[in-house]
Amino acid sequence: MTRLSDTRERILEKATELLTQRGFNGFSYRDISSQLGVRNAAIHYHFASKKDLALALVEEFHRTLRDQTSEFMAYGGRALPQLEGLFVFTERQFCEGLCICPFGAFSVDYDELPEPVRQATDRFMDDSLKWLTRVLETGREQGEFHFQGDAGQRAMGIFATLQGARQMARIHGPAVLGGIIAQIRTDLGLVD
Amino acid sequence: MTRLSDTRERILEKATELLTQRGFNGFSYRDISSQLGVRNAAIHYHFASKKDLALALVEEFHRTLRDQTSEFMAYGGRALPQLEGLFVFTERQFCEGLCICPFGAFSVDYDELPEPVRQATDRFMDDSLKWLTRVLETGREQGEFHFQGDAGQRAMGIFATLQGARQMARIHGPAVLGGIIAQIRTDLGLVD
DNA sequence: GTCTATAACGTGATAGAC
DNA sequence: GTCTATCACGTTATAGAC
Repeated sequence: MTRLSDTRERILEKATELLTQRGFNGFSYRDISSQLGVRNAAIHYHFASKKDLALALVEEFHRTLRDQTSEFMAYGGRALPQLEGLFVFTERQFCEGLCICPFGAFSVDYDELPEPVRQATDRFMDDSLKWLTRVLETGREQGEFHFQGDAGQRAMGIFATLQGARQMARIHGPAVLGGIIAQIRTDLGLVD
Repeated sequence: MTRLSDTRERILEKATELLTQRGFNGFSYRDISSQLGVRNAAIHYHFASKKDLALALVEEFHRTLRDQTSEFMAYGGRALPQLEGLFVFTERQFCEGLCICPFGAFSVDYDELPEPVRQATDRFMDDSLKWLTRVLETGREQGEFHFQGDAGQRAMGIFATLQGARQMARIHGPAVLGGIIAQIRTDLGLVD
């Protein structure tokens, strides 16, 4: 655990938590430093400006996505476990205090974000969509899923639903998330 | 137009716009005052604190909902036009610059909101859900919609999807919103 | 009801010692 | 890499004249 630049990781972790609980404009360097027991300047050493922190966060999420999807891939080409992996991942994040989707948070501040952060966000979304689209297509071909229309559209719709569900679950209670995920399953022709 | 306290209405309108474009922590009294050509203190006259402004915003949305749904009701008990009214309303708001759903914005800052605002938010969501649930139930009974499962769950899912869609449309382009709405129609057994 | 002026504070950010 | 100390600025909010 005491590897080089452990502080950097801890800052990113705390910042992720704060981002998903208050939005990007809802937390300050002071929030991070006080909760971490480091000083203001230490954060600025690792992330010169808050925009740099935003960029690092997006890139961190992208790395997580890559790890997760390659882990999902391990299920021998079957699509269903990959989709279920996404659901589990979403619910686990919610339970671990990452209330809303990080990109739900960033979407609020989108037109204030500097260009590099936007581009990183776009890359992340493209990759996510490509992955889920492929999962849906594969699953439909293999008879695991049953749905009408374009798989890419369907993937977009599922991400939108999950993002919205996470936000509504925060207001209306955790049960909402599970309920809406069950409904996505239904709409894909999966029986519970 | 020059009715008493016109300024109050203008502040609310501008605040709504800013809220849905930047989130509640993303705009200041100065943003409102400069864009409206009034002074800081004038806003404080109408809304003593920013929390009062938040509360007024939520109550304003609630009024809009009541107006809209009672307008929808005018369609002689048929459910489909009421649902289509919701879709049109959502797309029109988006096009008019109210990028994301106001409650998508508030959900980000939810645990910083003072209790009265939360309660108003809960009331709004309850009413919205009741209305859409009834529309879905009625429509299913009358053979307008075809879907499985609980209508209340389905209503929750549709709101979550619309909220997420509006946020993704902001990042990924306006076409996303229409595409996802089309998919909701499909999942309700409606043919385009 | 709106203004000017200002208070009190939190913010992101930097300089320089260690 | 982390610290102390500090800056310049934006924020919400208030007092008091008009």
